Amino acid sequence: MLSVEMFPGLALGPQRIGDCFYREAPAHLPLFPPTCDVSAAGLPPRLLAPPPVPSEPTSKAQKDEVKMELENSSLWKQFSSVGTEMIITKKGRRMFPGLRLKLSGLNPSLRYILLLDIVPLDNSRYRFQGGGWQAVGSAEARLPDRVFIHPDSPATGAHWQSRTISFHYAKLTNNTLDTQGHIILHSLHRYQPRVHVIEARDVLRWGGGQHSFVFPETQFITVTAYQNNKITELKINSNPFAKGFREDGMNSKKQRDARQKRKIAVLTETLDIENCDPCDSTELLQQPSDTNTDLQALALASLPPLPDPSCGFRPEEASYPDTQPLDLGQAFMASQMTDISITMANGMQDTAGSEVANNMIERSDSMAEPAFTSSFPAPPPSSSSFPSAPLPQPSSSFSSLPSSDTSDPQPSIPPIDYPSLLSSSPSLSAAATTPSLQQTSFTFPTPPPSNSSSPQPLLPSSSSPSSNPYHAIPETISPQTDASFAAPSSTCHSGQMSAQSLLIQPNQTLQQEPGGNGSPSDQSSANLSFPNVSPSPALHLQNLSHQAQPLTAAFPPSSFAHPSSSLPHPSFQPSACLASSFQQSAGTHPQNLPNPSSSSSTPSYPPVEIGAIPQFNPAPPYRPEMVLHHPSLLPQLDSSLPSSTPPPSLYPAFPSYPLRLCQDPHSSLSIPFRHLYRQHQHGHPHPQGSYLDMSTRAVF
DNA sequence: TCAGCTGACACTTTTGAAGTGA
DNA sequence: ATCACTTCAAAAGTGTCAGCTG
Repeated sequence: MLSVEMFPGLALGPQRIGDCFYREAPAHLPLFPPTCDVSAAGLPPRLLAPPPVPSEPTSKAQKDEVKMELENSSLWKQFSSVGTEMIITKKGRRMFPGLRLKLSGLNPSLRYILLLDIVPLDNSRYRFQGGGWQAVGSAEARLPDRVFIHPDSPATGAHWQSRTISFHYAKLTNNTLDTQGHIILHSLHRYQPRVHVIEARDVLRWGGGQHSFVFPETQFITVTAYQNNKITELKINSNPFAKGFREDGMNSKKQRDARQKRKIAVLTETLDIENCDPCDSTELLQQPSDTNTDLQALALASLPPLPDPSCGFRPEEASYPDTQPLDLGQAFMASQMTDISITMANGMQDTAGSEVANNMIERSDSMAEPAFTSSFPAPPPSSSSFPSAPLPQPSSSFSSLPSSDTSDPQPSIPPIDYPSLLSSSPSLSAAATTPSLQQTSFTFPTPPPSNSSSPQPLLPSSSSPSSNPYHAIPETISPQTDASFAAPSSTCHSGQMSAQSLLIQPNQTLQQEPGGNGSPSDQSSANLSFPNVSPSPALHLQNLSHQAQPLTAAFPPSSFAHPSSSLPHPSFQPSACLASSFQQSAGTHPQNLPNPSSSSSTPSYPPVEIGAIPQFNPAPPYRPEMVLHHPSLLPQLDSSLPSSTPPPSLYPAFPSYPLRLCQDPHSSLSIPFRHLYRQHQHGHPHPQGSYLDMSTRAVF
């Protein structure tokens, strides 16, 4: 099956390094230098050179230009300076801040898929102690990795570059049995989000380019409840949904206290009424004072409805403190008055619009936190923050993920060393310590209403080579397939239609094992699940399945097992086993064969694509086999790294976590894509996109 | 005993359907 | 009939808190 492995920055292959060092970046926008430089220094010369891609010169050039910028970098830095915490819940919680990115350097006419994955930064578990985060033990075994596919994917470079790319729909969960396709993480562990840009010829094939980006300031520690008050304040003041918790909000501490008092007051009043409801009657008040109180008391005890002889509330009899009722009432009134005053004041000051921004500014000012200043890299003196992550240069614009390099020169702050993801150099060395086999599942949410124009149609239209041939097709192709993917093991045999059919890489080259750490356990197989895209009338599942079938035949059963050779990250090497089949298929359907060498260089798509979808064109379906031969793919990232010569790192290396799209040779491609449509078929629409767990089960 | 997790809560924002008018 | 705009209710996203669990 198609496999894609993503390794931490450290594990980046030559091309990554090339991206890091050779892609020109504006002088004012330094790339993430520290780490890159450091790593570079320690890397063998050959790694520093741009990846030789003779067959795809243009592709390389293009690759070098690809740049990603973290648009809300300043916000991230504010959090990072304090020690970013991300709430994870059973049902899934969005990240805040979210990843807002700007992409440039893409070929406007080529299609790309954007992926988000989150990898552990180290093998430690943390605890918030003494105002800071301390490593208190070893990390829990890694859970199956999942990758969030941006809802707009695949879309043209023009699409991605014309707007801010947001991954705010991605959710984090600590539910290891999550069936929603959310990214599963362990609480109290440190993670680093990564964004991958993958060129895709169409939904069925990988393109030739791939780029990974890491923004150190986006590192975070997962929690089920905020530990650091500063983080809480920042979140409340930055997140619109938490506006109610601001001082001027209706859910502020003050208001909550007021409500609490109100409740108590109401309860008290209720009790009061219950105890002396009839007290309204003046007659009761006029009752003879000499009434036998003992009898009354007895009567009250036995008959609650009976009016209290005293016809009044007796504090001493109430369940509340003696003076509570009165005090509560006064306090309530006082709080209300105060609230009203505050509200009025705020209302006068409040101006529509920039509310959040203003709040942020206010917060920053009020907090007077050094960390909030522009000197982001400098960790706040405050002990409350967890080890500051290696901070990038002020600029958040990065080229492709630098490989190992990532060690951040900046000194980590006690109490714990804050290993930078980037720093983990081919730390793959650490990979050996990876707890368990990793599986990465791609979740392809149904595209939520995009703030921007709808994603480019996946399939090119045959009408014009330059223009998108597929625009006639509904916004998203919904290859609704139901193929279920068996969780790929190290051998990469997932039963379902794999991502392979979705993302095929022509001429994928076999991945090389990264330097020495590769233990089979490190391997992670990624399952690519495609969301159910809105059912596209034009799309025929049958076709898809048909297209996939050839692939099945092409895959020898176990040949795809990730070589667990000495290499740390056995990689999937389809070419060897599939070459023959590929050639055959190519001969059969020449038009469908992508030209690897020209893939990235030419803006146009292979003329055949539309034909791949019968509905649109009777032309022969695309032949997935080709993908396997595609040279450049995520998996290659680490392959070239020398196993024996990891770059020096200022931080402890952590295991590399490969992301792998794996097509199981055993998978029955006859049922490809079937699960992709399962959602609609089963009527489980997901508000923000449907998720499909490629590993073993269809989500939704 | 306590750290960590869970679910309910109240609030806010977002989303989409329904209604209205040009 | 179509389109643009407004209104409204439901859904979803927040942090907080009390209670539960191991």
